[in-house]
Amino acid sequence: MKETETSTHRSACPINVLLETLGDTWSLLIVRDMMFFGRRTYNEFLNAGEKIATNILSNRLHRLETVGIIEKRRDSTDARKYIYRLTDKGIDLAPMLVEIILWSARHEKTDAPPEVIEEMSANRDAYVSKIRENWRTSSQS
Amino acid sequence: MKETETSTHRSACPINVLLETLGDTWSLLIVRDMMFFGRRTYNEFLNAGEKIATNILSNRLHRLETVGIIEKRRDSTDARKYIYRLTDKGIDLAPMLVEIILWSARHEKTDAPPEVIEEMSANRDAYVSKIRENWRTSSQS
DNA sequence: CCGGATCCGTTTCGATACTG
DNA sequence: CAGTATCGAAACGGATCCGG
Repeated sequence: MKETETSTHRSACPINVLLETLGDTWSLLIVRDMMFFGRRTYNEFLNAGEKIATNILSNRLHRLETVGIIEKRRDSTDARKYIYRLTDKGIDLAPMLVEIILWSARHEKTDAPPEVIEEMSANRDAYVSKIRENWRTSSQS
Repeated sequence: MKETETSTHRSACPINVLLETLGDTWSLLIVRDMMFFGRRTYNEFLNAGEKIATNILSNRLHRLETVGIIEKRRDSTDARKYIYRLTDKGIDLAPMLVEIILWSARHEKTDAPPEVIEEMSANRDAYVSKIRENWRTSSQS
C-alpha cells in the first residue's frame, strides 16, 4: 500500500478544505476533463494530452470518489468498462472553474477561445447554468 | 540550489495556467492571508496558524512576486521589515476565492461564519467589490 | 529582533514495467 | 480495461545559521 489517503488535518478554513480535496496537480484537471470535455473513462483521462501516470490517475479517481466529487459505475452497454461521472457536489465546482478560467484569461496567455471567454464573462451565472443543464441531459446514458 | 523555479510547461489551458502559479499547498493560503486577514509581513505569515516552514514561505513569496501576484516593499516606518502586498492581478483572484469559500461552505463543514457566507452568497459581485475597496483604502499606508 | 539561506531526513509524487 | 509494484525524483519541514 503506497498511494493511500492522506488525511492531513489542517484547519476548517474553507480554502484549506478545498485544498485538501483538490489541492494537487491532477484532481482539478480530471474535473475539468469531465465537465468541459465530457471525458468519462480511465483511458479517456489517460490519453487526454496531459500524460498523467496510471498510478496517479487511479489514486486520484479513488480520492475524488471518496470525497464525493465523482462516482463510478459500470457501463450499461459494455460491462468491462467503468464510467466516472461528476456528482452534484462535483458539478457545483463549475462557478469556481469559471472564475479560474476568467482570471487566467485576463492575466495570462491561454488557449481558451476568446468568444467562450466573452460569453463566460458577460454572464457567468447563465454560463454555469448551461454547464449544469448540459450535464443533466448528457449523463442520462 | 534546491528551492528554485519549476517551469513545468504543460498546456496553455486556463486551469493549467493557474495550477502552475498557485497549484501547491501554500501559495493560495498566503493569498488568502493577505486578502482576508490583512497579513503583510514574513512573520505574520509564519505565525498564521498553519505553520509553514521558513524556507517554503520564503520560496513561495518569491514565486508569487515573480508571477506578479504580490509585490514587496520596505516598511516605511521600520526599515528592517518588508511589506508584501497583493498586486491588481492578485486582488483579482477575489472572485475565485469567493467561489471556493462558497463551495466549501455548501459541501463541507467549515469554520466560516454563516453570516459571511450568507452575504457572499446573496451578492457575490458586491462582496468582491467590497474586498477590492477595502484593499485600496488599506494599502495606502 | 527581522527576513531569509542552507543542510538534511522524511514524505509524497510520478514514469515505467507489469498484472488480473 | 483498469489498475498495482517498483523505485528514483522532487517537495516538504525542522533545525540551524547568517547578514543587517
